[in-house]
Amino acid sequence: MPELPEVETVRQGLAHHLAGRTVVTASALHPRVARRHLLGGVDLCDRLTGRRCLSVERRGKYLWMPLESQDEPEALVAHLGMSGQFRVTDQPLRGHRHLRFDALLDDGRWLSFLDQRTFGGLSWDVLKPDLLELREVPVALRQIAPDPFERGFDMDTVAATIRRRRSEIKRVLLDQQVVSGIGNIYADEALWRARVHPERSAHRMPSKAVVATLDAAREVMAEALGQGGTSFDDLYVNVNGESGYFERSLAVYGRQDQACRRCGAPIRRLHFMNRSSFVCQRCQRPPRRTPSG
DNA sequence: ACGGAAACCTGCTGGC
DNA sequence: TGCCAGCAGGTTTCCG
Repeated sequence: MPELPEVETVRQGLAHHLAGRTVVTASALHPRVARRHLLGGVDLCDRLTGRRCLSVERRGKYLWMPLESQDEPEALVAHLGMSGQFRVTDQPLRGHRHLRFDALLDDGRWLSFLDQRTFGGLSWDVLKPDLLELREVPVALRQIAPDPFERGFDMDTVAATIRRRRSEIKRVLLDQQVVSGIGNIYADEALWRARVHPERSAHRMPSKAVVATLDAAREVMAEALGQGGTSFDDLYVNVNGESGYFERSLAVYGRQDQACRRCGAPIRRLHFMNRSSFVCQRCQRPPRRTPSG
């Protein structure tokens, strides 16, 4: 579900409620919530108890909360998966069907992690300096590329990396090791804005077209962030349980058979990696079928 | 290296 | 009403 604008909306909400707060108690309430933390949910909660949260950080679709530490800096790392959500409330959400983790904070409020499909999760990691970013990043996230809003995102470097790939451009845009934060919605929206067909070979795209696509991705994600993200249903809400409003601004995603907002031609749905791509057949010319070169 | 598919999950919708 | 197929914002892993 959540891509960069949704995760950033969550980050802002969490930062407001968590910065400076100390964890009084923490509970892992479902075996899958800490599956990426090899020592298990009990260990994760033990490490969290009594610790003070300094801030809430994000790279792409990942969040982390650096914790006050005497020696080695470390953080709670979170990924929302397809359906994860953080909530901050005055009362615990015990009894909620999808509650996977919660923590009592020193101001009496509760931090809860809800996740219908359990693809999201929490883990623990050590922080190391990131030279490009001038900040510390969890070790496990050093293989995740900077997102388009980070200091370390260099347009020319990323465009060159993309043009070295021989995959279809959409597949490359979704590769979090090339550029992070882009998911199925914003990839389709960016490609439509740049008039690029998702099946174009990245290798054969002019540098200018790749840069235009990345610019479009940054632009559409900035606009979506301004609307609080895209909510199709209550699987994506902010930390106060409120939906985002960008769905009404989507140009292609989910608009199969509807008219292109630019040229009026119908939006088509293509099958792609066990999911869907939405394109305007007229604005986004399909590539010629020739041997890749 | 690349493309395809399946796996990990729950839950909703639409067709019969 | 029930059942079943198909679908969903992500990531990982295997296979050819």
